[in-house]
Amino acid sequence: MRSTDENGAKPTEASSLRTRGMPTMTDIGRVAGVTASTVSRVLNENGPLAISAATRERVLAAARELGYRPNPHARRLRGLPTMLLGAVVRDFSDPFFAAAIEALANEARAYGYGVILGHARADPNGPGESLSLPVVLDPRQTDAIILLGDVQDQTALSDDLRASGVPVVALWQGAAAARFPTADVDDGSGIKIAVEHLCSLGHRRIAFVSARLPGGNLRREMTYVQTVSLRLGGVRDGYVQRVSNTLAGGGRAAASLLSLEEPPTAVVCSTDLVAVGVLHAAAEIGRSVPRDLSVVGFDDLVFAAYTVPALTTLRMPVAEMVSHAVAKAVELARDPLASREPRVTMFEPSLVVRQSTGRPR
Amino acid sequence: MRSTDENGAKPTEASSLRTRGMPTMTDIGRVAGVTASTVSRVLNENGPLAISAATRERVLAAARELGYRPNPHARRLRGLPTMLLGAVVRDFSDPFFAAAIEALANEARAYGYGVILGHARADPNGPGESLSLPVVLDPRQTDAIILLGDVQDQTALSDDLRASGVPVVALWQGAAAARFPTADVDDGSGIKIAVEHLCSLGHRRIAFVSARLPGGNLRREMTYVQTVSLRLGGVRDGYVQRVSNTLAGGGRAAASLLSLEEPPTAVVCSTDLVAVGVLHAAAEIGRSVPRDLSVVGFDDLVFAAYTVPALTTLRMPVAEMVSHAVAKAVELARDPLASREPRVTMFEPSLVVRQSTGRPR
DNA sequence: GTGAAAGCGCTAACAC
DNA sequence: GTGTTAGCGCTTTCAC
Repeated sequence: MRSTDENGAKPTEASSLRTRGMPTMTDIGRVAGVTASTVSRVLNENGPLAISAATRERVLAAARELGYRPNPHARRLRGLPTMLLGAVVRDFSDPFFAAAIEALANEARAYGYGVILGHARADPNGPGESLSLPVVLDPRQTDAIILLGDVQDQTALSDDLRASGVPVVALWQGAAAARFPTADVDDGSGIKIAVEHLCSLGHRRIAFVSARLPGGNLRREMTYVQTVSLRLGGVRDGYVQRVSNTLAGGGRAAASLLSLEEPPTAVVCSTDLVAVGVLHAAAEIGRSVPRDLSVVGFDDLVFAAYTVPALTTLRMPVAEMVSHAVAKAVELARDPLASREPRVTMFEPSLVVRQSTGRPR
Repeated sequence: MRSTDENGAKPTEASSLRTRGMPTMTDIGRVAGVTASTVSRVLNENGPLAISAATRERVLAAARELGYRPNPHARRLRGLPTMLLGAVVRDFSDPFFAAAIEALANEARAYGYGVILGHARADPNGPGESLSLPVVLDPRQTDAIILLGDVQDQTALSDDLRASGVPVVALWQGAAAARFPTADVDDGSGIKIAVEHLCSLGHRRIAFVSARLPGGNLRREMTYVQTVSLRLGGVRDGYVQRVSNTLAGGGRAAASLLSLEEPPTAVVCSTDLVAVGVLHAAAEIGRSVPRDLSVVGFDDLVFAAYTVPALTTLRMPVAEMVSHAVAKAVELARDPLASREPRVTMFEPSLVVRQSTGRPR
């Protein structure tokens, strides 16, 4: 009845579609002369493993010969793990998250897990639309879910997640109160380093481009305000530009900044994405970086080292953070009793000085 | 141990882990006063739908109330679709594919499908290592698989894919002989347009940066050689730079090119990634683009419009191509009899002229 | 118009 | 040591 019908039985159409021609434990059993349960015992080598070496060998041989792979749905139906991690990404179009997803897929594979993609972007048409979990990702498909990016505005999602009982680990939740174990970067520390760097170069007129993130995290902007107030006695009018987190947004911010009566000599950007936009716009307007304007980014995207001029930025330890998150997710997936305490693990960004910053004229 | 145990029955421990507290058809039946089979009939509204309006309503109400979602594994075990598309990406670290994956996830969701990530990168340690399908993605997890990027060198994978019987659709297979329905871009046409563009600006010394892709697709390079031979009487020594498809690779190519005795006045790059590297390196060496060197890319990545200067490039119709591929994949997933003929659908790239090309001095 | 029962592939008690 | 059996949640004959 399977496609492996050496028995000559007339195969039915349906089963081949169902199983994609893959052998089952019963098939192995037939070849090895045992029942499916023996096959199961051999293959899982758990329980009181009282299996004779002889049958063991025969089963293993048959399994190898037939190219057996356990049916994931049957296993899952019995309550065994899917070996799949769900990744819910706040904003897919952000290159930063694309890089993170790559790291995630690699890391997960190292633990033997696959990755299934969810999508937490609210419907751009329905303002404030809060997604519910089933729309984004069925929790039964995964052993654990990793949240990438701030989803604090998605309260329904967050609630569903808690209710579903799936282990959840979060990355880059920003200012949101942690509801899950979280790995985050010290935004404040990063911005402080950036401002100090510019001050030490002699800048006094330092502006800020605040990329409006879906989650509404303003910690970077707040730290800028604090630090500049302390170091330079206050924030000048028009020196905080809030724009969308896009290349175009950065461009608009730069245009506004450079047309001020007293334009800044330096600008800190809350993301590399807007920083690249700033670089581009400055060049178009005919200003030279860093001579007329120093620019600092945040994230250290792959492209940051190859802009013109190369971007000084805060390196985000993406690989380490993702690795941490995956390790925790796997721990929770394996051990239902592991602590789900919403502890936040902080990672420090580090300044990478390139060519986009220099002394003011 | 369902969370909806108003019946007060002593819940068993196991089921909550298994079902994540989700209601089953039996639960709905209990509330609506019918059996699971009736619930199934109502919810699937297929078969001879001889259901009284009254029970129909009660079942629907109960389902809504309990927040019922069918268990995907149980359905799959019965041979029903998983509503999951597998995406096998050749090279995740390539920003081009990151963008494609985003488009893919969106498009798939529009059809009600989720996306599960495979990874076809051969082990960097074992040279020529050819992956087998089970390692990359279990075909039973998906209703169809989409291949992104040239995997012609992965013969084992390709064979497994055919043998497994899963519908497969390919994108950007390059020069490989199509084994599956494929959407591809007309590489030759694109390069020809780029060279013509530069010729019409008056360039006679046009070089080429050939990004070595994992699949080994050389069609872009070949077309450059042909076109330049025809239009300019031959390919000059050192004018074809083969480098890795990275920003750094582009940088190295530019350095070599610009240190030639007779350096080119223009360069066509086989990808935007290397083109950005060229832009960066040219600036570092102190050459001005496009005054000293015109640069053309291929792909039109998001960043291309925001380089300094903005990159002239060939726009890849990513969204259209992905949309086409997903539509075909869904068709094959739904209808096992749909044609799997390995037809290649060609898409035309279009030139986007920005600031990185101009007349030679 | 609805219920009972079988079975998808697998695992885990419980036989013997 | 190994077979038998029940059941995960669902669909689908087959009864009545």
